[in-house]
Amino acid sequence: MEKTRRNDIINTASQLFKEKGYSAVTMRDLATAMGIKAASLYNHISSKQEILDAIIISLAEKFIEGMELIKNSDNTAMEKLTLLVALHVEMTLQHPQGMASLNNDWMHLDKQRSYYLQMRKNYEKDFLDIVKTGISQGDIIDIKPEIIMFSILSTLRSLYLWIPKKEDLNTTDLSQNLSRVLLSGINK
Amino acid sequence: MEKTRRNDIINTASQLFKEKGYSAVTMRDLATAMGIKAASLYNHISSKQEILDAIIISLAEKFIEGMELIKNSDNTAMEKLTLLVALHVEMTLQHPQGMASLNNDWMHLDKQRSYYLQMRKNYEKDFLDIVKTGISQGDIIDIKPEIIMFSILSTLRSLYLWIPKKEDLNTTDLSQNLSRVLLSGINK
DNA sequence: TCTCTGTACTAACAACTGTTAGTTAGCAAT
DNA sequence: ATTGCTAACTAACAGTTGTTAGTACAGAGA
Repeated sequence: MEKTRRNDIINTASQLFKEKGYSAVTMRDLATAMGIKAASLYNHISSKQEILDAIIISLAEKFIEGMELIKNSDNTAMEKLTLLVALHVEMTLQHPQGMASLNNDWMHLDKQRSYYLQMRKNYEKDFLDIVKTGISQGDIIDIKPEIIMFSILSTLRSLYLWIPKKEDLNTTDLSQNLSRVLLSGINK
Repeated sequence: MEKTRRNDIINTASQLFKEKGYSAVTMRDLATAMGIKAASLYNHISSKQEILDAIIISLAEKFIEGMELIKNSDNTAMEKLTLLVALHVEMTLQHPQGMASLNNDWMHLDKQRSYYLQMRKNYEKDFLDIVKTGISQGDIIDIKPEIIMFSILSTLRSLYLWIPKKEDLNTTDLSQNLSRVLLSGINK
């Protein structure tokens, strides 16, 4: 992503959206954070809505791409789940603020809302299929696959809340530990 | 909770807050959902802020009570974790909408904000202590306890997003399946 | 019958919202 | 030197926000 004024604004907005949510952040808040006046923002973006669209849609598309690669790869179901953990960890480390909007502010999308929801639906379908494959091949316990997916995905989607606090963890370590906990459980 | 007009309002507000978040719900939205005018709300509540306070604080206090009981009980760490899973499942089934505010709108608390944060901090400390005990007693794998807690707690805190969609699950079933997945892992 | 209580209404407020119009200044390229 | 682009500004708009004041009415208890 090029270093433009527009991207500065979007990044600053991401931070504010993470702290207070899209609706509670005003264009004047955003302008103040940028050190300029609200009207000046409109030299670079055309609406508040557009900022949210830019944040959420680009992230969602990256997840779709990641999923595409993983699901078409030549791996077992369990290996694919491990790769999905890594995908979420990397995405969260690279876009910690944007992940908050993706999780909490998608309902404030307007024209892009249905596109987002379609992507989300597809992602969860692919995820579920991987779990189901794992079950039918005997690698994963035979519990309702929705519960298994929900359990893993909830943790992965909440990563943005925890990762910024823990700077003593590198990507690989976190990925490995998380995979271990999520996939193999916590009991000896 | 008695069936009063005030509680009607708070319950309706919970639903709206879940759908759009506290900031995006106006008093006129809430009034329309109640079938009255915005000004009429003020016969029963004194401010929008008060509604959020009522929703979040009462839930947070219930969690503190639940944790108090569990941590002081005569159980192993793993048993305590199972009880915590059950606590979250029950709370989410009883207050599905309120859980959304508890998770997403606590930052819009005003005077009660620090009280809430203190409760949250205490809850997580107790949770972490249970995990640490499990590790030192050899029942839980020796991974950073923060990661273990984060993983379990993220799933439990996201329950409100999934439970309303799944009416084919009773409390006990869900509790048991979740405990199994969260504590023993998903692989055979 | 009178009064109190609960619950609703209309009208209005001051502040805040996203956004537009019109302008200005610096800087790079022609 | 002139042009055009980038990025900032002030001023203002129409609509929305939470909230208050004042009023009305129906039912319950005295």
